[in-house]
Amino acid sequence: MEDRTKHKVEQLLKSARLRRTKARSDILGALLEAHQPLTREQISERIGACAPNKVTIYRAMETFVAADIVHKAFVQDRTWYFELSHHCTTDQCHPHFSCTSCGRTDCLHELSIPMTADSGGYIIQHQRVQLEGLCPKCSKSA
Amino acid sequence: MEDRTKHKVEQLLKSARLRRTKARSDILGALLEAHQPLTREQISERIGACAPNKVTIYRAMETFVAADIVHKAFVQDRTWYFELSHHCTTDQCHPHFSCTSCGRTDCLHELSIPMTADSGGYIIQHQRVQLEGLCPKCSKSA
DNA sequence: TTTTTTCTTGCAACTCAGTTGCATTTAAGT
DNA sequence: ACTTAAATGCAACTGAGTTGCAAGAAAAAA
Repeated sequence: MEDRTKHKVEQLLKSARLRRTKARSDILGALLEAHQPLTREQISERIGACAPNKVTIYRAMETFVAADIVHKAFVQDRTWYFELSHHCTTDQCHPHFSCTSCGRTDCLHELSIPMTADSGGYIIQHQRVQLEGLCPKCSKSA
Repeated sequence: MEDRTKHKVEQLLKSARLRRTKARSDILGALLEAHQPLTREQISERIGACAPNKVTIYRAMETFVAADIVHKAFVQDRTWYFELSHHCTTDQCHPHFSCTSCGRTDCLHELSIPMTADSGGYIIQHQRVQLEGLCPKCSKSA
């Protein structure tokens, strides 16, 4: 893990008033350096041989989500993808695009989905937008 | 099952050129009369004692989704909710709202999410919008 | 620093929605 | 009615995520 990452991780944990442990640092570090949503298994792989137990990772994610450090970005094949929430506001996360051809998923930070403020008494606290189709590469080669 | 429902079911299967079987009719009937997304288990419950095997239901759903009769509306607690796609266009389904307080999920047919046509080379074939927050009832009592 | 307390971790066993293989049945075309 | 291709049921399986509990590690108190 890079020093810059390590520092950011420390800051994140401190500002959220969470205990600094090796497991949590490694997990946050993996997410920070990934720049894309990761599954529990992908987090383990990125940390490597000394990765914490999967239960620990799931429990850390639960804690991070409660502390608004991490978002549950989307589900694919019954599996959650997690990502740092630094690009999201509290109530609105960026859309995610999954290519039906190559299977890759991209974060569309630049594409904002305007939302009707008044929606008949519903108070929207969180929105999740999942898009499916062909990514630029696959649509060209098709 | 009402006669009107039975007739609609027959028509749906016929127009999709799918074999008319008891299982498929019962499943589509349940979805038609529900007017809301249902899980596999809820479909079984609504059909009752003579409900088809769960494998049959899953395989029927697969077929229906491929034939564009049914949508996979959203996932909640690792479980898919299915609904008839008659209120959806091919590429855009209505948003679904889940109340974090009472747990109910509503279809927001009237709330349309405008979508940017040009999104940098991405060809959007399908969009799924999940909203979370407080429903009218819960926001009043809070 | 040492002690105490509280939170975190690992392990093993579990849960449960959804899937797979295969034998049997059934719808639809001839 | 006969044939064939597709649909169904059953049992066993898969795999992401969960739970209970004992052991270990931070932070707080002494």
